[in-house]
Amino acid sequence: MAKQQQGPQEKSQDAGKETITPRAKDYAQWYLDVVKQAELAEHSGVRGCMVIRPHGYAIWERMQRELDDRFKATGHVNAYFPLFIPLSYLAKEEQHAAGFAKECAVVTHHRLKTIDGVVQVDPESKLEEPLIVRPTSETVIWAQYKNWIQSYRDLPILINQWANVCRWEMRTRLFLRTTEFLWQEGHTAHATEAEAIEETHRMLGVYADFAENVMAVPVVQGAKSPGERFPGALESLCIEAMMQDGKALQAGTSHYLGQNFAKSSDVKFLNKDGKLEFPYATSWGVSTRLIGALIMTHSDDAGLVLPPKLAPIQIAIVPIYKSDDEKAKVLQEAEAVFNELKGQGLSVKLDAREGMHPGAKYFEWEMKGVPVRIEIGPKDIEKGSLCLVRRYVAEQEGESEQDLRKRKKAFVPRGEALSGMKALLDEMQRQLYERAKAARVRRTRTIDQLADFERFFKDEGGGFAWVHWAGSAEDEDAMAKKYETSVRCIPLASQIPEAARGEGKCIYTGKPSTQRVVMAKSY
RNA sequence: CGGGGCGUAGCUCAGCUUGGUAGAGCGCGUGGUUUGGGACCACGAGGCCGCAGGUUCGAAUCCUGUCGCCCCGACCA
Repeated sequence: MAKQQQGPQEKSQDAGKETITPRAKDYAQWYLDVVKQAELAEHSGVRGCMVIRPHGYAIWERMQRELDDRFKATGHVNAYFPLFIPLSYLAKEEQHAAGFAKECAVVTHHRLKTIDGVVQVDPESKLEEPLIVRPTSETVIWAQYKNWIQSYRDLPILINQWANVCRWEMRTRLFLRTTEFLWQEGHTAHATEAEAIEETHRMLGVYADFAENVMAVPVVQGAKSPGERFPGALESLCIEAMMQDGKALQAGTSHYLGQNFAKSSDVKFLNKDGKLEFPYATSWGVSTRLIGALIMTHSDDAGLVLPPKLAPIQIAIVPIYKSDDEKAKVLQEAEAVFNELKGQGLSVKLDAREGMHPGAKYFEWEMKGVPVRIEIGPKDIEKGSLCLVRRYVAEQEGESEQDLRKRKKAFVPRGEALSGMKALLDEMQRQLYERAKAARVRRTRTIDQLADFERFFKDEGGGFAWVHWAGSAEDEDAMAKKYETSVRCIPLASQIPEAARGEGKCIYTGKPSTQRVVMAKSY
């Protein structure tokens, strides 16, 4: 009894409230909390596999739409190839097979049987040849291209597919790395090397444009070091984004595959001179990992923050009323506002749920990252104004929670609020990008001395370090062991800031170096 | 594949040390009062305690086995 008195179950003040761990306390936990509380995704009963919930999937659908439009605009068409890849196909390209060997799901049987009351794999249904669940589709696609390509007139082939793939990773994280994930993979075939390389760069550009202008995520475009290249590629280009914790996240890749896959699949075409040649290939992809990038770039301790261009709901309308009389009036106005905004082509949600206090709705929509909330109550109707609340505003130093909340809120004359909504959303989109870019600048250094490098990553929180590099793969490994950093990319010339141009000496080996690379810790 | 943790109500967990037949909070349903930043009251529904053996008169609890998931490391979009 005395024992009981000593340790009463302390009731948390937040009991029952869904809470998010602050970023400063535990960034990894914060990420998991946001994913869960914003109802983006959750763990399934299957190891390493997630369920993407409607709100998360809606974001993916918007990404798909934006990307797909860009693929079409650059001349690509969609198609679909099989989930299963015969082992012999995958094995055709040696480097490729070796690269994926350790993470393949393998189908070996095709039937179940009830034996002693237990449903199990029928041992007699063993496949002659095992099937690999695609980790990527180069080999199945090129097996088909063999039939489609005979002449230079058949080229280029510019195909994309939206699909799921499976990579049996040891360690998984929601969106960032799961056993099964959704993505798109472009696979093109060209008559000349120059054209294929151009394509590789073009699609990297598409990704960069999408990341910066739609996701509002600034990226560095560059090439992977040989050790980080896609298995089977001659060159892998990538876009690298910086997350709020200073770590780099590869957000998209575009590979120049040369003639490797054409050769291994024995695909040849007759050129204008009547000579047989192997076509040149590219492949490029982005995945649901982008949702992870989105979260870790913009979101805050109150939950998800979405750029208007990707927000499944751009505006949430919350009606406020007491009496039935008020309720009728308020709902009428709320519906009118809803229809007017919808008529502008905006994505609006009228949250008329009953028995839920307005405050609870505010929290929910904030958690889910809705850019703008409109509160409509009797007072607003009386004044002919709307209460607009932004999900985020440009930061000010040393601002209190109260002041920040106040600053997000604005009472705007009705007509002005409605006619200015698009502009407001555009402005918020721009602000998000600027904020992310400023955050990256704050954590970016041009570094020449190893001691400074060490201090940057060990004491100053780290970020992107622009350093001269002329080391070998072994040197890179050694750096990784010591500082947990790696060469994230060798930036394209256009990406190099003024201060980081010119030649120098490798930060690690001291050898002469022609350009700087971006080093960082990474996801 | 190593190291750790956890499987009890939809969720988070208590109960297990010292076996006696199932609990809390949240959520959910109904009714009422509420509603400008996470409402409250009343009543109610909801569990083969991961699974399989064993010990015992009796197992969520003890023993053995087994399955699954999560977290930390080695591999990766």
